[in-house]
Amino acid sequence: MTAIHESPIALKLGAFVALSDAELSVLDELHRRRRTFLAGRDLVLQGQSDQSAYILASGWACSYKLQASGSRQIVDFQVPGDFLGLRSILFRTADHTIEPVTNVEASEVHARDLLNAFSRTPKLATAVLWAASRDEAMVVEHLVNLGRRNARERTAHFLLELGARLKLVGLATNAGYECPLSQYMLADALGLTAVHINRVLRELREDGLLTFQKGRVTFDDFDRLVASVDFDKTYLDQDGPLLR
Amino acid sequence: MTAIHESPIALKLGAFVALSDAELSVLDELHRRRRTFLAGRDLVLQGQSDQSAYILASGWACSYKLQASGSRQIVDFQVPGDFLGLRSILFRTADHTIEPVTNVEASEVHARDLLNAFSRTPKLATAVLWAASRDEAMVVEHLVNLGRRNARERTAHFLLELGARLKLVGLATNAGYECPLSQYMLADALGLTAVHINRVLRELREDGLLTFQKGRVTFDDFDRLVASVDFDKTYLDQDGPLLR
DNA sequence: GCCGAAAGCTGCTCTCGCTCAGTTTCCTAT
DNA sequence: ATAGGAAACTGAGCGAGAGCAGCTTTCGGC
Repeated sequence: MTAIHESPIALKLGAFVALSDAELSVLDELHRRRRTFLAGRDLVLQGQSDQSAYILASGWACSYKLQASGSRQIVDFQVPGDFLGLRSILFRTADHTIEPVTNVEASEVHARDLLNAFSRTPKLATAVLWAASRDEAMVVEHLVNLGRRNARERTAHFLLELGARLKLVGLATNAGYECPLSQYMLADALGLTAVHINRVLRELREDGLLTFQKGRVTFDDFDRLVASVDFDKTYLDQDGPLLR
Repeated sequence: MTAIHESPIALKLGAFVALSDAELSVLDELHRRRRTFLAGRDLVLQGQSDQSAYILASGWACSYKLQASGSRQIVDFQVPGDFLGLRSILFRTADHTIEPVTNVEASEVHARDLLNAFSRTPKLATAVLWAASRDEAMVVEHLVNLGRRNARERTAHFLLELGARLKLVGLATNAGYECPLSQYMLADALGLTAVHINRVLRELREDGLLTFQKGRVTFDDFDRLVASVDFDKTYLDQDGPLLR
């Protein structure tokens, strides 16, 4: 197993606050209860109570709400370093389902342990609250995405956001990243149909902007892509790196 | 001034936890720094730092994100009893603008006072965190609204949600409520144009479901309306009333 | 190496919601 | 009373994206 300071969560939180050895070791303790989950088997279920939270170590997950009509809206994808169901440990009932997209390695975190860790290392608490606030900012940005951007901008913006998030944990560059999502999942996240996503991806490819193929996103012209959809990633960085 | 236990915030939190006199008086102290804000003058500005939070006592506000293109997406409206900018006191920079829709009375709350109140009355902390979680659940529901519902369902769902929220603070019944929103604001919240909102409202009126006119929402057939848009308000109630 | 399922891809038609270009109503200031 | 401005409302035309139907490629299991 890799050292804690190379773990995705440490990389991510470290981009926001400088973590001392003491804080890293507390983080390490939270990582003890390591579990593996299989793709497609629900991890947190809408309506269920007393769930644990998890820190995602490897693999991708997604959280979604199901409609009575059968259609689903994916609220967000989670990538390594992200929390799963942080809210559902503060509150009794989960209001959405979390499902692994790939096989997933995650550390179970009990409310007690987390609060305990907070009281010992306030800086860690700040960092985790920052992460929670960032998650909320992303949901808000997805709302803007659905409400005010067309299919093309929406798709490009979303794939750029994922890239920025993955870059933080060392899983992407401006060249691109490995992406296990199907076009169906992308459609459920972007409020579009898979058929239409397919056409939009073709357009983006033909325009030399990005290629979504064979489990990989390739930014063929990163700068032009960013400019063409007006992607402003400050909502992901919040205050910029290195508090204090 | 009315007694604290009749204030919107006490009514709202009281629906979730039973508040003792001691807790009510702590809540009362948070209400000391009462301010008045004029409609249309920004209260919290996107990108600004070190903002205060507020508890809304009377009037309506809205929070939105502005696009480079000029269009805006309203993330949510705030009604009496709601917090404004709770997140921006935990974190340095606001990622959205908050603007009073009407003239507004609100109590300024400093981070210090809030955290101090939490340590004295843990039950109040639970209640406030519940409120924050409920706000997030609403944003998620708005996401589903934009992603997976058509204009008619979207509009009806949104007005039903507002009704449910206002009922909690005694400002609505199943018959309807006073609503200071213009059709333009409704459009910006629902990702539609004002023109189309207008047509949808006419349809809903002609179908005898609801009337949106002269600053008032009237539910002409509440039950049929709820059924027709599959409105499930559990995300607003979370665990139901009266913890402990 | 073959089979079946899932994912990816394409063409055609239709409709929901946007755009543009107004008119009408109401509200406020003079 | 009246002008001016916002909000509400209407009609005609158009286009982005949905729905449907079918084809092709990829990939895991035997």
